[in-house]
Amino acid sequence: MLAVVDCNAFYCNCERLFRPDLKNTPIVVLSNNDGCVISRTPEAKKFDIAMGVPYHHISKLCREKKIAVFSSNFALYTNLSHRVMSVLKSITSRVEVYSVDEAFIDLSGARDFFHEGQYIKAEVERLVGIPVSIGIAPTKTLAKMAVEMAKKSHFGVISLDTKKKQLDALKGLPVSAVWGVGHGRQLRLQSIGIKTATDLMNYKNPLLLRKNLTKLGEQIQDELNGIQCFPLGERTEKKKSISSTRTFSQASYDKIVVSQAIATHASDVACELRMQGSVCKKIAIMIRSNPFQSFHEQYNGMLAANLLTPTSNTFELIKIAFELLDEMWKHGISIHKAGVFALDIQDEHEHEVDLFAPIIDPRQAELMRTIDCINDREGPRMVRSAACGTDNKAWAMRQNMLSPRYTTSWIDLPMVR
DNA sequence: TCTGGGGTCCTAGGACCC
DNA sequence: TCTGGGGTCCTAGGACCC
Repeated sequence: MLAVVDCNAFYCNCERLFRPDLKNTPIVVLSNNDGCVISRTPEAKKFDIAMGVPYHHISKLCREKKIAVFSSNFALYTNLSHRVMSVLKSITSRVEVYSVDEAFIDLSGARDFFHEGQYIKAEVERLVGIPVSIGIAPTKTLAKMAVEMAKKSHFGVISLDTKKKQLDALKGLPVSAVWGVGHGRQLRLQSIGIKTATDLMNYKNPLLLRKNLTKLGEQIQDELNGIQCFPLGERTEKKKSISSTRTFSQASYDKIVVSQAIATHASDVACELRMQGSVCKKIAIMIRSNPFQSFHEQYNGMLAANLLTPTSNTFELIKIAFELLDEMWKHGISIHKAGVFALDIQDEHEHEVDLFAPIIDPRQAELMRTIDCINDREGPRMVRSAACGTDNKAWAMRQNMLSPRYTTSWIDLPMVR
C-alpha cells in the first residue's frame, strides 16, 4: 500500500503561515510579474477563480471580495517544501518527492492505513504548519484519485484499501479524472467507447487500448485494477534537462536588455548543472515576442548549439548563449520572454575533460537552427522545438492561439504552478 | 546492376504532469 | 495597460551499419 501526500493550496498556505490573521480569508498567489493565478484556497475557488486566469481579469473581484493577493515567493515555498519532505522522510523511509507540494510514500508497514494517514497528516501540520491531504491505495493512480476525494472530505485522509472502496471511488468519475488522461487521451478513449474511469478499468480489448493509448493505456488500466505499474521510485536521479526562462516585466526592443536576461538564465542553468554534478552537451536559447499582442509582428525563436566539449562552466555557457543570440536576433521586434535550456545532460565524470578542445563542434560550423519563424498576418504560429521538451501545443491552446476547435478545450488543461 | 533482412541509435513530435 | 515556469516519458520513422 502506498500513499500520496498533497499539500493543500500549497503556495497560499505558505503565505498563510506568516499571516495567521488570514486563516479563513480567501487567498490567491500570482505567477511571475503578477501575471496569473497559480494557487488559490478553497475560499477563493468559491468565487470561481480558476487556475491560470490572468490576474487583470479578476483584480476587481479580488478588491470587492477582499481576497488576499500575494506575489509569488518561490524561495519560501521551496524551503517549506523541504521541511514537509523531511517530516515525511522521518516517518517513513521510502519517499518519492514528486513535486514541490506532493510526495508518494510507502505505507506497507502500517497496520491501520487510515489512522497512519491521519497521524502523518497531523505530524506535518504540527511540525511545519502546512495542511495536507492524503490518499492511500495499492497503486499511484488509485492513490491520486483517493487524494482528490480526501481534499473534499472532512478528515483529509481517504484510504482505498479494499476492492469495494476502489470500485465505489471510481464510480461516476469521467475518464479524464484519471491521472495520466488529459484531453488528447480522453478523446481517443471516447472513440473506443470509454467514457468513465470504470469503463477504462473494465475494458476488455487490450489491443485496441494499446493502439490508442500505447503501452501507457494498459498500465493505467492495470493501476486502476490495483496492479502496480508505476512503482515507488526514490527519484534521486538527476534532471535530464534544465531550463531557466522568464517573461520580462516590460517587453524590450533592446538587445542589451535581452542579453542581460540571457546571461542571467545561462548562469542559473550552469549553476544548477554544477549543483547536480552534470554537464550539458547542448545548449539552446529562446526568445519570443508577446503572443497576446497579435497585432504586432510576432517572433518565436529557438536556437541550439551542440557542444563538442560538454560543460557546466558559466562563462562558456554565457559566451555560447550570446553567440546564439547574435545569430537569431531580429531588430525591431520587442522581446517579451527569454530563456536558456541545458540539454543532453550527462554526468560530469562521464566525459574526459580536454582543456584544449573547442567547445562548439567545428563540423557544425554554422549553428543548428531549429526554429525561426516570423508570422504573417494570420497571427503567430507556434512551432514546437522538440529538444527543449516544452509543450507548445498545450501552451498555444492555453493562449488561445490555435484554431477554434482547440480553444474550447484550453480551460480543461491543467494549469499548474 | 539488382535485391534483402535485421538491428541499433537518434531525433522530432505528442502527450501529460505539477 | 496587465496572460508563468519547469519537468518527464513514449513512439514513429529515418539514418546507418552489417
